[in-house]
Amino acid sequence: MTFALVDANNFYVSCERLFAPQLEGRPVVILSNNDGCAVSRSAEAKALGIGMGRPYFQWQKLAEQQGVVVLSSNYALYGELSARMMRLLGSLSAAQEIYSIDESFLRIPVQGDAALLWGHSTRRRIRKELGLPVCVGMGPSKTLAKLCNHWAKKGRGTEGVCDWDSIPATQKARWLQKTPVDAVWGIGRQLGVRLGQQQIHQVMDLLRANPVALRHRYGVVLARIHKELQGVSCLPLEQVPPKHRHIQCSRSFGHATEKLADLEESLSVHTQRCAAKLRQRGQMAQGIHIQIRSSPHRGCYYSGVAFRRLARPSNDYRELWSAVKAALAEAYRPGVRYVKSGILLSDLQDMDAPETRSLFIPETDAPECRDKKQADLTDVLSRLQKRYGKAAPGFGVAGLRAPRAWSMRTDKRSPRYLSEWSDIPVVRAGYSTTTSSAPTSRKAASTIADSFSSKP
DNA sequence: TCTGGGGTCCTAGGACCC
DNA sequence: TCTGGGGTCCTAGGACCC
Repeated sequence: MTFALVDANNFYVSCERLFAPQLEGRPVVILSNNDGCAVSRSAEAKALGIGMGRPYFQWQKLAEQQGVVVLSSNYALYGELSARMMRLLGSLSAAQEIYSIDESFLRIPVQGDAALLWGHSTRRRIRKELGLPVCVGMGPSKTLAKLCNHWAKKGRGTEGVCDWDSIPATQKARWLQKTPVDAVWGIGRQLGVRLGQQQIHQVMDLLRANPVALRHRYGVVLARIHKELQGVSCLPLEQVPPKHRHIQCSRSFGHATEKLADLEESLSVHTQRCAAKLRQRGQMAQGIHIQIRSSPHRGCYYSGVAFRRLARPSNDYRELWSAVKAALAEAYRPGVRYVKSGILLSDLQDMDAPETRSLFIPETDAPECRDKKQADLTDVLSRLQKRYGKAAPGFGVAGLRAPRAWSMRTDKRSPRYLSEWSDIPVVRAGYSTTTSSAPTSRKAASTIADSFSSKP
């Protein structure tokens, strides 16, 4: 039995290129929310030295000089393409774990040469049917499949597919000696530094290290990674995603603000998103944490946090909101330039879980006696939100669409080709624009039309 | 001027139990 | 006068992932 890891190459960039083929071969970078940092880079952009997670303002000049195409992230587009890729992968394997928006662990019932064949044919199908470039790594454990995926992306002669058991011994030794230890899944920067202090620099050093000493010095996580690297599978395929234990909604502001009213508005939006997520997942929350903070990159950093526990679990906006508002009053300090607010819900439980009644809450307040009108209102609002998305009515100030001080900046976003009727590409003559200038939906749609116009 | 968002897991330390 | 041993649970903080 073999684990496979299929991972899209610079996924967000590849999604954008699918609808804008003129971006092929050009340096492209996708920015995080608020146009803050680089989160996806084409090979050409990586070659220019634009690092993952680097703030935009630090390389903006370089980008302008080098003609880098810079886009805001378009999650509606990436989410839809991800769903299509996952469906296709599910149909090509015995079992599937969707690990992130652009990668999937799979169990495949073949080994050796047959595994390599499977890898190449899967890669071709995704390219042909979805237009997305992917790499395939395979091995007897998830960690080795991950490592092979890394080699499939970097190694010469792999053609995007690498299987642990099929790598010739000398080649394998060379790669293990060349690959830094923090390229291994689960070993980040800190652990990499600590391992370096013990003269463990490359993956080969780690493989040869004493497992007892590793366990003692670095804990169970590294001990498990070590086992996995030796081909002993310790991490099962998680076909059914475990229920979430927290729900989080937070956003940085487009501009800093000192006003309590701005914080209230943004937190009200987060509360509604949290409530919607809860209902979507069939859950209720009892613990509510809020955070408001200034920029950690400036002097006088302030982070205000506060916690409230509801008398009973809820997913009703108004119950959550009254707790959030009280928490905000506690966390707020005047005169601070706030740049971010957020909510974290904890103590989640299923809606259909039997409720432990409180001795101190009157029977008339039990769920079956709760105000029927309130339940009806929530129900209608969720249905409207499901149908109309962001345009649906909401509570209080949160539903207003006019940009506020705290609204995000996303002025470089491409059209939502796959989820908005108005953004579907149409063929119209007479436009020509570059995608690096901020495209409105229409303009960019026409750009795309230009690039497709030779194929009616 | 300008630095994302949403998760999980592990560990250490303290409070508490009998 | 003298006060052990073996647990659980919770929380905060840190590290990791994409």
